[in-house]
Amino acid sequence: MNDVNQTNDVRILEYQANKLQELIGELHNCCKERYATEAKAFKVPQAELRCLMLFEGHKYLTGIQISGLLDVAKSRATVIIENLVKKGLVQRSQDPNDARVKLISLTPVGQRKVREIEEFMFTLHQQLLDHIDPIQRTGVISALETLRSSMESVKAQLA
Amino acid sequence: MNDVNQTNDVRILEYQANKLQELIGELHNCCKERYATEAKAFKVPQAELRCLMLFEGHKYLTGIQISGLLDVAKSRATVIIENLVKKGLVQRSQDPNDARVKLISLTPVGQRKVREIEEFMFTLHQQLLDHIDPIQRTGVISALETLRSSMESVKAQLA
DNA sequence: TTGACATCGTTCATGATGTGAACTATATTA
DNA sequence: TAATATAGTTCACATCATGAACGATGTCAA
Repeated sequence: MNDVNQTNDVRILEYQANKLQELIGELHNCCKERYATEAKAFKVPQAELRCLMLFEGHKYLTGIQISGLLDVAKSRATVIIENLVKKGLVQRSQDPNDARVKLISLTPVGQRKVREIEEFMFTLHQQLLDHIDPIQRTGVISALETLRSSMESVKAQLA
Repeated sequence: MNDVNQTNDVRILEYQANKLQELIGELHNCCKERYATEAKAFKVPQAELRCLMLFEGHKYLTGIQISGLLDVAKSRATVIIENLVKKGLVQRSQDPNDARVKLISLTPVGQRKVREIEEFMFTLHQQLLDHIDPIQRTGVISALETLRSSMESVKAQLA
């Protein structure tokens, strides 16, 4: 009986691991698609869009900060910023305290764009919520939190 | 009192939508990172790795099938396949029934690689499961299923 | 104070990921 | 058999990203 239960447990674990893999993969794909659609809709490449969204709660960001927040090389940040400047969405200015650093900030046009995108994203996630039974909502959110911390543990373990 | 409750409800909805956005974003980033690590570990670019994994349960795939499954243009599939052929992981052969189509299949080396990757991914997701309290596991999985179907509904609604 | 070292941003070479149009060679079908 | 559709390739182009080298500053210790 104990043996049977153990075999059963292993099977369940296997099933759950595979299910997890499948579900996470699908969620990831869904997001990828969503980001691509979003970028197209707002006529800004994904990397530039991500950069714009960093200015929520920041008036100025430096190149290094942007490359850190976007998790890309600073050479990449330079290019992204350059493209946003060309589009008139952000502007560069000198840091009065340090001649090496350039302060990047949103132009009025950039601010408007950020607000539009924020609104779009918020609406989208509200719609997502709308499609979830109200009773399940907190459960889904706490499950995601559980999953997140579990993913972080695994990541920390690997590193 | 009713007014107070309604305001409260709106606040909760807002909070939940933002939380959902944050959590989904983090999960997505985590996956992105994981795929990148995986590709580096197995010394195969991500796109090629994804292509290899398509052969689970398929002896042969055509270029069109691959481009469909990977959700990329067929020109992209051609290049991915070409690179995998160069690396000796897959091989091309003629379809005896249709001279236009080429049947792609794993070489023995490719099969070994796929098994290795499968094993790695399975282990990873088991570790993920290990970090989740057994009592919560089914809850997390069903929450992900709920989320997935909700995402699909939203996607369908937009299109 | 000055010399060694660190930091910020830029440029460049390189590679991965991906699309769409044009093209060749085969099917299919009216 | 002529028009049309399909499979795969090639090419031009765009996006995303890294790492090395470099110039201009800033910092700090001898």
